[in-house]
Amino acid sequence: MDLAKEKYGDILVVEKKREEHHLPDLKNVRGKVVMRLAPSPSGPLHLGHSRMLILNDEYVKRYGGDLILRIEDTNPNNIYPQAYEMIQEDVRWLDVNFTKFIIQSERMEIYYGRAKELIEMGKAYICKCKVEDFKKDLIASRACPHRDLPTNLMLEQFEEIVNGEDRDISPVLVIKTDLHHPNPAVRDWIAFRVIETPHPHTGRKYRFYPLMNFSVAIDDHELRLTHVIRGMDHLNNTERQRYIFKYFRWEVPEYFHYGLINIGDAILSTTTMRKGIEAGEFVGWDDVRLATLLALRRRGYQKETFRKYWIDSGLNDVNSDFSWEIFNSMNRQFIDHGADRYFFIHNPVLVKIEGSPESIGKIPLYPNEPDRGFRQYSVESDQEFYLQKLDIKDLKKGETLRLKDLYNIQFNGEQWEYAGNDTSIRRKIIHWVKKDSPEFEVIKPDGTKDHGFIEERGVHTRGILQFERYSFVNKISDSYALYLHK
RNA sequence: GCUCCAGUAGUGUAGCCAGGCCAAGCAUAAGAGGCUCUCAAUCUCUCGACUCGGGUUCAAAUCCCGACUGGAGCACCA
Repeated sequence: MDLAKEKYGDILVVEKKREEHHLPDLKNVRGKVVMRLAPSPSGPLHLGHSRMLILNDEYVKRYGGDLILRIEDTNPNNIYPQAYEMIQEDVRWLDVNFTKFIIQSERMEIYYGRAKELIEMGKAYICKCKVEDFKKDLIASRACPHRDLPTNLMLEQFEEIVNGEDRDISPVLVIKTDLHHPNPAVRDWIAFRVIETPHPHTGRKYRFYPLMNFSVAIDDHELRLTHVIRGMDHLNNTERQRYIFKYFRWEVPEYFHYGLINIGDAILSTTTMRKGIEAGEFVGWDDVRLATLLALRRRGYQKETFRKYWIDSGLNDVNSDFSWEIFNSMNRQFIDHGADRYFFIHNPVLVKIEGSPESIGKIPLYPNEPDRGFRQYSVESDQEFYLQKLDIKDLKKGETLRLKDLYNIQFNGEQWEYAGNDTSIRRKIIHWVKKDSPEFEVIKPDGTKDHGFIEERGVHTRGILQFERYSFVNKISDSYALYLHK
């Protein structure tokens, strides 16, 4: 044994390391890395965001360097003002350490400066075409009438737009790429458009806002990003952004696009969530039906679960489905040991056990560790209990069950009778609560409620616990808990 | 329709770049059993996959081509 260890120790270590470092190495790492998290402040973060948070954080932790949290708020029509704060809290909760915090709306002058440079270089133009005409031209690989106007005129127009002097049609600034590019999505693309909506941060100071492809390209350079990892939905955007890097002769970050993960059975659209909350359909951003980090956290999902799940999913370039099954299983690993056991009877039926003696039920808080203590109840003779309808329906005459850690009962066709305390025979074990136990509710992820009774000793507990034979829950108050998972 | 990306068990992944050690590893689910006075935890076993067809090669999950299938994008969201 020892000999084997001595001889093959190195190999064993290598194997182990491979398991831990599930994520592949990044390409072209020279010293430290600079990476970024770039959410838009349309609402708090959700399950989908947690992936890019964790992945970026993992790499910065592996190589060392900076992780920049950059709020992409260049569309005032899509900003939820509280999100600036909420996002930072979400990120911190996941133990993602960002080292810099940047808000794009504070960087407008930088974008304007770069835009003017591009105009001067002949790589951008002000376009006043109607939307439909512009599209038609692009599809036909045809230059629009504004594309080759003199530089001076363009610069003048740019100033006019920025200063709000130009109110005729809604002009845009367009980046020249290649009108004959085989991919129509990459042909001349729009970098700025006019939005008159006041911005929560800058008010009416600006009206000509950059689109994501422009501000992202500029900032990725200005902040000296070395690696950008993001979803494959950005493949075309990367192509567009490369033009900016090319025109300025900037060094291009290493891009990596991972496959999209389809999270079914979850509400992720911030617009849908916000509307639902405003309409009173959801109680808030932490409504159990939403897949926000806030909601999942409140239900009892652990930050470690998010990290483990996303590391395990890796950077596969294949699109796939999110697996609640696996996610829940991982979460169970983190919570099981800390979760005391209690009885909750839902869909209750009151039954009297005829001929039952006075006894004491002593049930462990956590069966694998008796040291943690017990919940103890004394029951009367002919005691009445709440049992789950599901457990006692469809029973044949003469069948026996065992009330867990108490005694056996037998169905005689009409009523229930005491059936001794013999545990040598295996029979179905069910849980129970005494009559007069407190009422209790569990709110399930679909928003419906399971109503019933909780055992008395469980009433004042809080946090994650397991209702035996029911599920794990996060107990919020004396009267209700949120359903977590089996 | 056009551009691009990809196809490993029910699900999530490892392996592919540098072909052989892959009669394909792990997790989860399912089935059986052990332990247990929970349907949890824990332990053992079982089940189950390289999309298809060609090609290159002594050798293909891995390289090339095609088909099929799935996905992303297609312009003033990010």
